[in-house]
Amino acid sequence: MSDLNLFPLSARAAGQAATLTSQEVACDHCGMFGMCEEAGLSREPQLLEQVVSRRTALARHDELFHANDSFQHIYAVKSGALAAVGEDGKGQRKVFSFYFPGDMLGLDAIDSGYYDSTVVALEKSSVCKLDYANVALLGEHQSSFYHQLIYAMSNRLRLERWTSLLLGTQSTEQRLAVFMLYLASHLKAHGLAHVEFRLPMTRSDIADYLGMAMETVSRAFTSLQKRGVLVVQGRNTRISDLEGLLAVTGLEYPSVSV
Amino acid sequence: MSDLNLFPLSARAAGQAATLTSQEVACDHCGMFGMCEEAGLSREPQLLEQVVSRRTALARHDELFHANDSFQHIYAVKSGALAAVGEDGKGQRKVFSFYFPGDMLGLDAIDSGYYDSTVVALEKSSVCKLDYANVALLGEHQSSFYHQLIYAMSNRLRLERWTSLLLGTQSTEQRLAVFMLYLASHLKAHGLAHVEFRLPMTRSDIADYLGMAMETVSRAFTSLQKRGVLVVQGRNTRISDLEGLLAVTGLEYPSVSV
DNA sequence: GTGAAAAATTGATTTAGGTCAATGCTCTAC
DNA sequence: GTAGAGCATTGACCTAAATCAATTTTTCAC
Repeated sequence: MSDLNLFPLSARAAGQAATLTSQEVACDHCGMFGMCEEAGLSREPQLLEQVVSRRTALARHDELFHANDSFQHIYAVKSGALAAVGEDGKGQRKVFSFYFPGDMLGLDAIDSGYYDSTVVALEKSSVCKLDYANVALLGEHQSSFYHQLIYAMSNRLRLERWTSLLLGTQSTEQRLAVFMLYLASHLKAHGLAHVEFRLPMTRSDIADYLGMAMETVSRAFTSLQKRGVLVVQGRNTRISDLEGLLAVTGLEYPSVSV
Repeated sequence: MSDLNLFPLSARAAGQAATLTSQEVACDHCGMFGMCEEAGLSREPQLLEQVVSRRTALARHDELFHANDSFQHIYAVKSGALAAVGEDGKGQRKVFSFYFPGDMLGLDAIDSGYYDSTVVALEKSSVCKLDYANVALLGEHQSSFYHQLIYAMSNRLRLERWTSLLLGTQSTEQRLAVFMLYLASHLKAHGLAHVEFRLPMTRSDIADYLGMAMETVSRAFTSLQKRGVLVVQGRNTRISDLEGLLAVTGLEYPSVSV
């Protein structure tokens, strides 16, 4: 675990922390990679063109799709960060999930035929999109494509368990700690900087995701910093003591892999 | 909505409420139905035999599989109820999800190759199991089988969003109300009694699922009963005012469909 | 059916975290 | 650069829910 304390506490100016925006996942770290491969990315690029559109650019606050839009595309995040948002009845905003480079979104709409939440870009982002209706064009590649899709969906289901653990944990400090670990392990899994990074979302976004008050998020950050497990400077964040952070959450090691 | 107030408040003795155990889903209400069909249930029963084993019986507290067991089967619940449980570090028990008749489980292990939580029967239950390795035997049926599997997984992903909403809602009374609606809509979707039913899980199970104290679950039940939206008698439960229950949660109508 | 164990309820007390409010910081547009 | 808006932090206060504890009810094994 010693390889995680890469940056001495005061070495980097906070402003220099890598933003998610600046980090684009290469295809081989993208959730859709297997599917692109199977669809003939290398072998038949012109076939792929009909199915996958690469790098659609989004500005901050742009909507990728809106709740109740009918399902057409599966997306993969290349760079930036997005959030699925909705209302929980009395106009209370609720963030269902965040999407980072390498993540796929829209998978939950295949069956129902419509997207059930609105997805917005939290910062300048780019996505690849796959036209699900055109998958039929893949011909012989089709069934191995589905095979890859099943893996991707299974993986996503497993990831949702994290969320369950995240939201079900009682103490707010623990919840935020689990959230930070979730972020870090995710970024690492996709080959991005995962020790020091800039949060793309506001404190309110985190609050609406974790089901707590924005002020509490702020206090929890302060408190984790006082414990010495995190260095927080606005949105610039560094995990300074991973084991300490794990200890706060009470999580087991192997289940995390940061 | 008037069709929901089927049972006048004092008409039925609590003990006569239908238990989940007594309610078995027919194949056409089972999450695996499409897959069984595609695999040739009606057309080639002997082929199906090699892939699907029907009705494995489980007693209360029996484990279907244990965390870290290697993945082999996808299961579908025929009757009864099960729960995926884990530890959140310091021995604190955590319930990740409940599974009811019609639900599939094990989907999240396809990709990783191992189950990441332990699944136990909460009461006498029975499951069908599908040997994933033998799916290859389906031959020509294979790709349409995968197609159905993708629908099932997509549907499950959408369902997980409920969970997110469930756990992220602040007030404990609201959380429990959403939980009851989730149960009811699920039971209804699979053609089971959904107004009056017997909870298969303990208050502690619910508490460990919703991330609150067992005593708080008990108090929240009492409080919902005082509001007149629920009639609770131990584990026997009846939704006596669905609109009222919806009002407590603040949820929108169309998103629920109980 | 009976007794023991497990589960559920209820009460009293304490504490975590929500709410209200004031102030400080930092991006962005000009 | 400067102004303004949006975002973040901190404090004071108070409510909701955790904890501790005692009692009752239900369930299960014999």
